[in-house]
Amino acid sequence: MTKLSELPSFRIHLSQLLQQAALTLQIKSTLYIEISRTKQASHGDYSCNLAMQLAKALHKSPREIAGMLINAMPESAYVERIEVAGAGFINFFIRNDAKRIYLKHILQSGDSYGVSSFGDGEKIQVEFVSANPTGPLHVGHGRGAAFGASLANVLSKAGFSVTREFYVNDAGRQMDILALSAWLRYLALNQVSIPFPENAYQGAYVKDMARLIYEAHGDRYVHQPGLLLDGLPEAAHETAISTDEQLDRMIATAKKILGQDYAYIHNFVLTEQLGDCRNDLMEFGVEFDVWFSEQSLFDNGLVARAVRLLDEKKHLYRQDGALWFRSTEFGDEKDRVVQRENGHYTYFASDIAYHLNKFERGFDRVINVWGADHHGYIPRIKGALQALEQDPDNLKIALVQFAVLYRDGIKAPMSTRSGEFVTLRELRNEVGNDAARFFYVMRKSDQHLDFDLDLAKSQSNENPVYYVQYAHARICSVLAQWDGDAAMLVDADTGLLTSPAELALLQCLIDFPDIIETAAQELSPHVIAFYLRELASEFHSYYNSTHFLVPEVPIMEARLALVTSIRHVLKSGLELLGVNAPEKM
RNA sequence: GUGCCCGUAGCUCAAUCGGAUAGAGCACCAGCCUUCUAAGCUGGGGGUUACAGGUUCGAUCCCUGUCGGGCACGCCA
Repeated sequence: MTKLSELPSFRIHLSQLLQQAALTLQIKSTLYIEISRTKQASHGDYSCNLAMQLAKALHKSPREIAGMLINAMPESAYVERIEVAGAGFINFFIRNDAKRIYLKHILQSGDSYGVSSFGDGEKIQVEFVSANPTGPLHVGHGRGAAFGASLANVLSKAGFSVTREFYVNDAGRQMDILALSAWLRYLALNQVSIPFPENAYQGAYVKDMARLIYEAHGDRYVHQPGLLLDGLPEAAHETAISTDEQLDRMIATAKKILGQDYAYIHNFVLTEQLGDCRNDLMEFGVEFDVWFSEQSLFDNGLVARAVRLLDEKKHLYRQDGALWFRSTEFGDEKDRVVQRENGHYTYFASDIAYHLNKFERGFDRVINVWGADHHGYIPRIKGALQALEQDPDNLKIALVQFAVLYRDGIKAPMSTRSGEFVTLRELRNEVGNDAARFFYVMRKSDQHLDFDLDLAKSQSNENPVYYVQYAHARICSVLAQWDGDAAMLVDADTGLLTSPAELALLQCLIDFPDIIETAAQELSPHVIAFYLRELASEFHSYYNSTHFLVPEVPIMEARLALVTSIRHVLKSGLELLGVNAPEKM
């Protein structure tokens, strides 16, 4: 049995041939020899632009250099012929029987085909979603979830050791607002009427949580809410106090009134929302290895430690009573506060501690999937890492543009606070998990995504995901009707596959590992989605032009070997995107 | 106002980090089911890559400017 490692990677092989040639010709160059796939069959299978890049340094024409390189190249069992074309491209034509070796490999390795050692076991963390647990996930979070999960899968398949992490913002003001909101709704259930602030959480889920508390504990948490009103100005318009400040005062008063019981309410709403979030994501096929608590950073003294470390390295100064980090020295637009005048650490401070902690946990590389609206935050967090003597280049930020939701051709409102948004759950129920996962990663992540709800809902059958799934189901159907032993196909005479369609499909299958590598390198799972459409398209075309279950057994087996290989690749590709590969549709 | 991102077919988006004749889907038009699933296939029209310069063998990609759009600019998280 042949091992996977013996598979000829044509790209690596060709680049080695060129390297040999350059050595023979005594060409000294640090140029990276890039082998790329061609777009046209007349240009062969792979091409290289090395000759053109060398032209200037060598004072020769690109075509001349290309000819020299070709002559100096060692013989190869895989290469049928090499041509100079155009301005000086070196085009490689791979022998068909060399390509056919792949079929046997794919059939032997099955769904694990495409696994590579590209990542070399490097420890890499992907942190994504990390939504405030203050309400249901909405369609914007859905994109980050689909992107992050697919990216993590791709990296894993490409040979990285991946940890999926969710950062739980359980320590901030937003959580306090949620706790207050739930308590106020709870008081209302106890016939204690206090005006509900506009900037508190309005969603129905808050009332649901209040009811749960009420049903379990009756009036136990009512206490003396009158104080809540006493602590407030009778009418906001009489003072210059902002509604935000008003809310903060209500929170402070609530904490005072409730005492120990505040922790119960706070913890209850956090647990509820986090549990809901986890369920939602699990149903979406998105799972995490680590749920990292922001509060734990405070509890373990890591925030204070991070600030102290910055201070020891003389990157902090005090001004207007607050403690500032000199982020301007690291390329930021302005310095940033890490500890406020009132002694509280800022979110930035805990974020510094968090990111330092990531690297101290031993990750070689860290990828943060952020909403694009956070782009201004990048310089300061990288600056802080640099100040703490970590290499900021080991932190990659993958910015995901928000999905803009359209309903009836109009931009739909998306405010969590007001409760007017389309939840991820709603979307999943409407269009299905598969369509949602695929749709989310069909586009490059840093492009805006126009999510037309009406289109997604009403025309869900025309969603591109079905096209790929259909190809898989068709193959399964054919194999079921054949009713033979799939293991036998490894020995099929693949030399009988000679049509242009068959050779094109073969090449498409050979590309799969390269596609995964590209997707991993560029943090772009969308190339998987595009690849799968391409492969499905080639297959559907082949299916319509060629009958598989023919009387001539050797031909039938050869075609079934090809088709079964396609099935493996479709399945593992869809798996990367978290999409099912149904056997029937 | 300052900074970052974006502008590609009627619409939604690609284009292997500077490569060869810029590609798909949707929509539109014309065909294909007595045969392994028509959620499919075949063919067709569609473009001065916002605009104007520049860099070089070669530009959708890099530089400058203009126009248009998005986002960010707190001792919020």
